[in-house]
Amino acid sequence: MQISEVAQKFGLTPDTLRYYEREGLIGPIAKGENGIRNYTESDLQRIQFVKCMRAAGLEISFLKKYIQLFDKGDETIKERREILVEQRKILKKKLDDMQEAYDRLNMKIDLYDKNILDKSLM
Amino acid sequence: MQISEVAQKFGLTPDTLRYYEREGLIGPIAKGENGIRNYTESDLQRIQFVKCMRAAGLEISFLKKYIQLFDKGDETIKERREILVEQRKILKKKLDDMQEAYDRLNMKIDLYDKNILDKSLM
DNA sequence: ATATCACTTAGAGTTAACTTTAAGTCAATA
DNA sequence: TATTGACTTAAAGTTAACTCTAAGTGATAT
Repeated sequence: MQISEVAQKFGLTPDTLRYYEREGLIGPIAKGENGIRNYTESDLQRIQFVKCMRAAGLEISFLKKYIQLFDKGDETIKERREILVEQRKILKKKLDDMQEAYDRLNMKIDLYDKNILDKSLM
Repeated sequence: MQISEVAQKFGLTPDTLRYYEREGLIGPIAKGENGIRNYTESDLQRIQFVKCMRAAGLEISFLKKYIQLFDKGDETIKERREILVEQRKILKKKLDDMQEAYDRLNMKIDLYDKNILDKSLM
């Protein structure tokens, strides 16, 4: 599969896919005679993983590290688990923060709907 | 209350508080004879609102707009409600994305714990 | 054959949200 | 009285994550 089709599929741009590859998050993607990238099924799986984690705000630097460890093999399992746990903790905190803001927005909109607006409070 | 105490209270830096004020998210904060900011209770309430929304990733530009409308008075109620609803939608999408990544991390860590690791999958 | 189109590269530019710097004021302490 | 520490300003610098530019290649449509 060529880059623009992959980009389309995941809602990314070709630039972003090349950028992820440069950063070592995916690939290196095999290229044909013409020098054009040809994404395999396993490339797509990694992109899907990266996309999911990036959408949740996990940093490129973490993903890079994790993927490097992954590619190193079984002796990195313990370290991989540790950084996953660390990221999960960070993510949990963010989820809680966002849930709080979400609840607050909901309450606020509710007050707007019921026309009970406290002029002093945001 | 002085800037560093406020910063402390909210886990922000004085720099960030001055930055928020410059951007019109809070204040302008009243200053004493010496030119030093003195935060009132109502300033603190706004900071708390801004902090909550920023922690959830809402953009400065949105907060600025909302606060401007708020300060304009009742004729902006409808518009305010609309942008709150818009932000809620954006936030919901992010929450869902993050929940997905969180679940995935959990599953992954679980597999690490049970020593069932598929070498082909991240 | 010429134009269009998707791809390639290296490297420069952009954006949001801070964060730091430099230069200065003022009150309290050694 | 000199220094320390908290504050002030305007403006420049930083960081992450893209995003764009310029220059080029190669296959296909007119």
